[in-house]
Amino acid sequence: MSPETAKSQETKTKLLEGALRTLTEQGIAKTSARTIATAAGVNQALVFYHFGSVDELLAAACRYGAERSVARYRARFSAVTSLSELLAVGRQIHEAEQEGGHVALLGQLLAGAQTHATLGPATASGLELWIAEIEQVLTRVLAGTPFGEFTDPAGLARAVAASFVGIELYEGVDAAGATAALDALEQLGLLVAALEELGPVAQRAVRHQLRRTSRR
Amino acid sequence: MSPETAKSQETKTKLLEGALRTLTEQGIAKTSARTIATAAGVNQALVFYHFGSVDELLAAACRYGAERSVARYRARFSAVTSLSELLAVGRQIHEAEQEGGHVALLGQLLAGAQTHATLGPATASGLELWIAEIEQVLTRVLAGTPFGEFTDPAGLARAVAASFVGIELYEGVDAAGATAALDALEQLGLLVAALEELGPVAQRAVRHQLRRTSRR
DNA sequence: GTCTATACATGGATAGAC
DNA sequence: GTCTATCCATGTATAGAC
Repeated sequence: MSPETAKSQETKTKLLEGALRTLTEQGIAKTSARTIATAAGVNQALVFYHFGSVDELLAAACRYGAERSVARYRARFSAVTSLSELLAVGRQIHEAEQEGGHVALLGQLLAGAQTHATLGPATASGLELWIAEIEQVLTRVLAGTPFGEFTDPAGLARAVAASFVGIELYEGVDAAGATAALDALEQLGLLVAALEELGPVAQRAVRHQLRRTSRR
Repeated sequence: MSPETAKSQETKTKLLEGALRTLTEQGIAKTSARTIATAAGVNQALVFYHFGSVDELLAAACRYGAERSVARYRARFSAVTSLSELLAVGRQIHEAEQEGGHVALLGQLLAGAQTHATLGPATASGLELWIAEIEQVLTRVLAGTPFGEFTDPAGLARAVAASFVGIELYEGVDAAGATAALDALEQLGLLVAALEELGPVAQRAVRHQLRRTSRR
């Protein structure tokens, strides 16, 4: 597609950053070769020279951005030992990334993926990076709870990641509502955390009830 | 903006339907006066005659579509008496509306709202219709559970609605993943439902633990 | 490798005929 | 009310100069 010299890499990076900025600041609808090139401070034609098409640039930017964002939180994820801690980390990520819009970015890409065929797989694999982190944590954390055997970490991780993106998008149109939503989830997390700390008798009762119910 | 004759209403409706179809089938990025008019089978200039601008048409379409979708499920929502039933209804809605893409539509609008200033409030009020239904159900249902006093129905309703939109968007890039996510949530719902059916002693233990934890 | 110039398509919006 | 014609901005993509 293009050689691998130092200068080439530099403009490629500029374009990737420009694509991310345009996507977060202007949304998928206003993202074009021109707007990206302007944000990147390079010529519009270079989009096609280096990436072939706008879609492919966006796909590359998705991978690039997701990898960087996830890496930033990998250490914090691996330190999590309980559900309520996981929620706290989620809240931290929300507050830190919201400004940069790095999560709503995935929302923009998900919306764009509907038409731009190239974007679908790229967005999926970008999300997959987040999902993998969350899944690891959930597997580790749920093992020690009364409901470890009744939950599916892989599915839950997907639900958590997708929900997070949804709430991030929602924040764009109703900031107060999004805050209320996150508060409510946090409360819910505390509630589940409380179950982790039940006495042995009560835990056994809960577990027993779960077995009965899940058999239906 | 335009008179209220029968014929006027008819083309307005055509445009609204066309806008919804274009939005769901092509996404916000490919939605334009021309594509909408083609889908509606009317002339492109009528978008501006009847609605002033594309954005205003989209805003109107959002209200129109959300109202119709919510109305379709209002009866079913009001019949819900437990959390697991609520989840089941959610699953039904997912399956029924997925084909028509009426939920991912809200995702497209949320994505578009980032730039199109007019869209923000309209999308928010469209989502609000869903939220209101869910909130009513949650308030009713949670009252009868051990954790009714520890949860915030308004916030939870917002979390549920936004999450649903996120999962719906996610489905577009990874159908299997979205199914796994919904399955996991359903399992989680059964788990919570099980807590509703605990014996009085265990319930008291749970409630006690919740009070202790939430005091921190 | 990068830029300028340029082609051609698509989109927003209006004027004027019917 | 609706359609045709039209203007102009924006977008994708390529050719060719430097």
